[in-house]
Amino acid sequence: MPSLPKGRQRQKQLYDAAARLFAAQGYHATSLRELAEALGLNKSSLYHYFDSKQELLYQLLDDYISEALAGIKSLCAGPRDPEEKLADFMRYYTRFYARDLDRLALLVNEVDNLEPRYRKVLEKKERRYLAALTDILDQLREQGRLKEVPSTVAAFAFFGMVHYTFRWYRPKGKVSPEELSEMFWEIFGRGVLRPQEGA
Amino acid sequence: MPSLPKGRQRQKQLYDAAARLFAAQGYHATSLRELAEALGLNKSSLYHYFDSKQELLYQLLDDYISEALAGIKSLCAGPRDPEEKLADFMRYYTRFYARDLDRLALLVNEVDNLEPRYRKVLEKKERRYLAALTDILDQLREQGRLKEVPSTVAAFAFFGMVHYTFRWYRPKGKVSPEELSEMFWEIFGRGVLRPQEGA
DNA sequence: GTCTATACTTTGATAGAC
DNA sequence: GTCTATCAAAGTATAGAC
Repeated sequence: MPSLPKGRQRQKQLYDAAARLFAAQGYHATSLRELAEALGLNKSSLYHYFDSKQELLYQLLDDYISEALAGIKSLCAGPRDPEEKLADFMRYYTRFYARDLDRLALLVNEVDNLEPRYRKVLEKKERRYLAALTDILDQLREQGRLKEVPSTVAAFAFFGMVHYTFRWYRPKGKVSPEELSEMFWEIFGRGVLRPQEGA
Repeated sequence: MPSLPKGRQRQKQLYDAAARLFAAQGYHATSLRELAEALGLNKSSLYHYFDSKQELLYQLLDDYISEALAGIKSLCAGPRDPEEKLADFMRYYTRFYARDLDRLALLVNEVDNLEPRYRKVLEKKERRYLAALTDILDQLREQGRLKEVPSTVAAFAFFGMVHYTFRWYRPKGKVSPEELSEMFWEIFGRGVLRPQEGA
């Protein structure tokens, strides 16, 4: 653990508290007064750390999305078997978000609350998630190993599964993030039904 | 089309406009002034139709959820084959929301913005969705036709797929709600991968 | 880096005339 | 059923002392 300089430490506390409050109550439903109280600060003092509430939200979201994207990039490189890539992608993606549901809730719910100039930057990065996944699916399709379902539908079906976890899943519960990621991969790849003899 | 009495017509217009605005911008980001303008009304006039903004949101959500629940109930009754029930449930559920994404966006995003006394009522009804689906899954499990995945995980994986559609799916696009419902059923039941000879 | 004080805007909501 | 007028509260943000 490299210890942060004191100024940065405070900033990290602030970001963490903001993420927690925004995730639990929503961006608009959380006032800066509330955030300041959570930190034991006066509300005016917050403006030492950011220029506006909008910019604060943007900083949070951009950090998260960039981190996830960096992890995905390395998975997709190289000429490995596409089914292995797909499995890795889905396991990584599921675990990444299952471990920090606050981040997930923010990314799923609050991007819309950004002004266009901020939002456009993030949406561009989100499209790179999507492209990474559809590319793998298209590789599988070329090899005749994917069913006749559009790649975008399949990709969004998966993103839906994962992005919805913040509404019900709890990483400390009976199912660990690792187990969850295996279950999602099994469901997405082979379905929940046990193959029947006669079929 | 039975024509509504004039008072009720106005009320329906108001509900529709509110649903559209809340879905597009979010509950907190939409002011009553904005809603009044969309209807060509003075903002004070709105209070003839509801007592508070909270109550307006609650009325909208309760209408939607009750309608969906009524449809599901009839599907689940009777001693039919559980796999057929499952397919019917998923087709019905997917089409219901794929046809009206504004409703879906509201139900997924805005329930949290209700005061506890309102929210609790809706969450109770939502749990009945979930119970209806897990019951069917458990019936399949008893017959050895479901894989070793917890019913709640499977159920939420499906809800995730469907509930996320409001972020990307457009019913007027290349894939109709009917086609989408078939695709989701195929993915959820049998997966996206084509079964291989050697496996 | 944190505070006090305050400016400015918008919001949800009410009272009462027509 | 719709309007005008008005209110209190809460919101974001700024200026300037320490």
